[in-house]
Amino acid sequence: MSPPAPPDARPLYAKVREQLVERIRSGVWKPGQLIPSEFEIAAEFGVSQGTARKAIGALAAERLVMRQQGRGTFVVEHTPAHVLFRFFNMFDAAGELIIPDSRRARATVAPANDAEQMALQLAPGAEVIRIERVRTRQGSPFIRETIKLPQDLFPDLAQLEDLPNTLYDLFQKTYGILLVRTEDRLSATAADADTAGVLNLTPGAPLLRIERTAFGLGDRPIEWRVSLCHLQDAHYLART
Amino acid sequence: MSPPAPPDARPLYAKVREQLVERIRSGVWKPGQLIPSEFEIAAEFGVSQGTARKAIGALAAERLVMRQQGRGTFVVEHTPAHVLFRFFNMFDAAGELIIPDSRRARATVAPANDAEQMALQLAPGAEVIRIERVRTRQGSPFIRETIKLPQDLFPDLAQLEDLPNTLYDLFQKTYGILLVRTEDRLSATAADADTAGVLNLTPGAPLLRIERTAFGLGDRPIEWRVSLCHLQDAHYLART
DNA sequence: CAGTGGTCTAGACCACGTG
DNA sequence: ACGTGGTCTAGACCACTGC
Repeated sequence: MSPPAPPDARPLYAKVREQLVERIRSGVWKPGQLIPSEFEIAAEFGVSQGTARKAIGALAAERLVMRQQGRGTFVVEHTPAHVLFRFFNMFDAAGELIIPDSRRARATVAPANDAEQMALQLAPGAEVIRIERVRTRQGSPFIRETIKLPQDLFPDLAQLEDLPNTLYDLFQKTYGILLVRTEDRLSATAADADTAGVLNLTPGAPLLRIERTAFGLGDRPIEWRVSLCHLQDAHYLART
Repeated sequence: MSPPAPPDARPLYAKVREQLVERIRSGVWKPGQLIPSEFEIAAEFGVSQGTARKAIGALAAERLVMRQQGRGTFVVEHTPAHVLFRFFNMFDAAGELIIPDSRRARATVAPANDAEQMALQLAPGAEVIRIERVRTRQGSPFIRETIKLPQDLFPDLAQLEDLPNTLYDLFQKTYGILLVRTEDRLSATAADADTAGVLNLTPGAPLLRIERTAFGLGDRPIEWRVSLCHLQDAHYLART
């Protein structure tokens, strides 16, 4: 007698979660902003407080929001300090987070080549922004990296005079693009003559190569980055 | 008038969780075994089904158990395939998991040196098992590694004739030690003459160096491992 | 003190896997 | 058909924050 299962068989809390994600994505709720309480969200969507709680809990697990007992729930804000802590996984021998500086950033725009089109899942003919920069640690260069971004998501970024040291907070604050996940592929490589010159090394010196793809909401690839790192007494930390 | 907060102010579900962890640690519940249902656990501890559910959910989040709708909840079983999938993070250019072989394993027992004592948090004078081995990929050597274990946790392991390719399932099945977390510190280094000979390389070739600490229940360090990897067209994958 | 997230309960029904 | 985990509700109280 019962009708066939309706096509939208997902749990209620998942649908509520999706609506909340959309509010963050679209900027209705801005970085750092207090969102409504569990009871208000429950009332608005016509669900119980427990279901609203589970939806918000899912957002917290994805680190799209931060909950604070007694205060409320806030949209995550990618400040430079937060971005370094969460996405920059380099530590020195004492286990302290390395704070890099950025130098000589240069941005250009060009049609994507095959590798870029593949990595960023772009349509044929789409343009990319290419950024080359050197990062320094206590004044001396230790990372050379190239960053590729889909041009359409970051209008006029290539025209900026000075790119900030941490890009991900710029992505969120200026372009409304929130990164949620990264995949880093690590290997070792020998410094070529050019890189050796930039990093002040002898050619052939071993470098840690990190190829990163960073994903935004909906698992869309946002950034493709290749970093060549000379880590004197330091390391990349991968947990779990 | 109300008495000061009792010293055991932890949530109920956390106390239940702890008791469940103890059953796994002590071997009352064995690898792969079906544990009681939520209702049975709730009844046994005198809590509601929701609280038992939250305790079991915490175990599932730590990957100590696996839940299967309609079947039940099972203690995680570290089979070789599971161990590779969860703890071996090497992938080839096509994104396929690399399946390594193991060769020439050699185990010895000795008093811990300072580095080993520090890394494994051992008491002064404690002994360690040292394992040296070479791992091969399609027949050719590509990883040389040394593994250190606290001797008291693994009685007679050093006397085993043949060590298996994957050690972590041996840890769980034979010694009742379940690994829950790893920390990998990655850097690049140049092959010394000895390592170059073992891995069939020219001295100075760049190698990926992975220093791993693996932790068991209660966050006790169980294993300290240094791997030197020659990853031809392959990489170590770190997510998030 | 009011308001928030965090815990806990009791009960209902659903979706899934097995016998 | 049965038992499991998964979802959902309604209501209560606790712990923390800020006024």
